[in-house]
Amino acid sequence: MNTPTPSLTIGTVAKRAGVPIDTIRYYEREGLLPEPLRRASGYRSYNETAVSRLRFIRRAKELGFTLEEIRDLLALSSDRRGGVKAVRKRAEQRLASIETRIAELMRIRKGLQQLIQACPGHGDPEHCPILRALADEEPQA
Amino acid sequence: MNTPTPSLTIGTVAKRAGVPIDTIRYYEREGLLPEPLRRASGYRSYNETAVSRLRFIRRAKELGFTLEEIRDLLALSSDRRGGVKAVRKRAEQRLASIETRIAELMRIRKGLQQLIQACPGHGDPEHCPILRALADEEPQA
DNA sequence: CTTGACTCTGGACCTTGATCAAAGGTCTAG
DNA sequence: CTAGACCTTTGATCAAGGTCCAGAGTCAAG
Repeated sequence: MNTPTPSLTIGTVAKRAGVPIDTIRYYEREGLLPEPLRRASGYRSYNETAVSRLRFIRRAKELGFTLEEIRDLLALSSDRRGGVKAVRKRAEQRLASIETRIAELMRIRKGLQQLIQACPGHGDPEHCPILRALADEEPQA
Repeated sequence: MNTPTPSLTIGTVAKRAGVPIDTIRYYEREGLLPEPLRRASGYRSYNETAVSRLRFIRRAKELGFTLEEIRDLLALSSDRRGGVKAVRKRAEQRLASIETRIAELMRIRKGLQQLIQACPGHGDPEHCPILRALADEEPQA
């Protein structure tokens, strides 16, 4: 509550948050970061809050949220009362879409496994089950 | 082996392969389809081979191959001797990367599940575990 | 004061996989 | 012959999430 967080330059913030400088400016343009104070010289002047916020964004990205969703989460997180419920809902939606994606990938994995298992790894491309599977005719419309 | 496959227009090929016309021209530009013969009028003139090839591409995409990889597969598939081995290798690599991605998503899913479970869905954002998890400090470097 | 590192803005450019538009030429059914 | 469907090209545009650059100004160390 004291030590009025010293002013950090964008480069320092970038290092501390583990994010490239250009990305910080990009996030600012995109409304994920508030416009920072400026020094007389025009340099952006940040405090620790900015670093935290960037880390928040980084983590949310790791959880598969899009920037759009993160913008949303950030807005919700400052909405005392009401916000928490919505935040949980977003997380649940995210979870559902991740589960869908996992299922999809598992289906693809199975297809590949079967093909690889059936492929001798040598011989004529005509007889390679991988190529055949890819090339096989479909019932004509 | 006979019936010298009648010349198909791009629109016909598109319908038969289930791919938009623009996409066919795009694939041609990108080297996934050979340049077709042309009629005197300049119209592209295809045969059934093109339809098969487009279906090949479609299937490979469904298996998660990128166009880049597909270009590669197509080249390999016409390399009698040697090709099959390389094709299987590509399929194995694809499988490995899909497995990596599945593992990643499962890790993310677990993280989200834990957060959702811990979140009461109401109250002060200060105490919402989802927001706290996203915002939490990292060990300082 | 000088040097070198840092920052500013604005806008161009990147990747992937298409998708669309404009302006014109061609083909086919009736 | 004509309408309408289909085809041609070039080039722009999209989504997402940045990345990079030039040219100019600023800051901190020595």
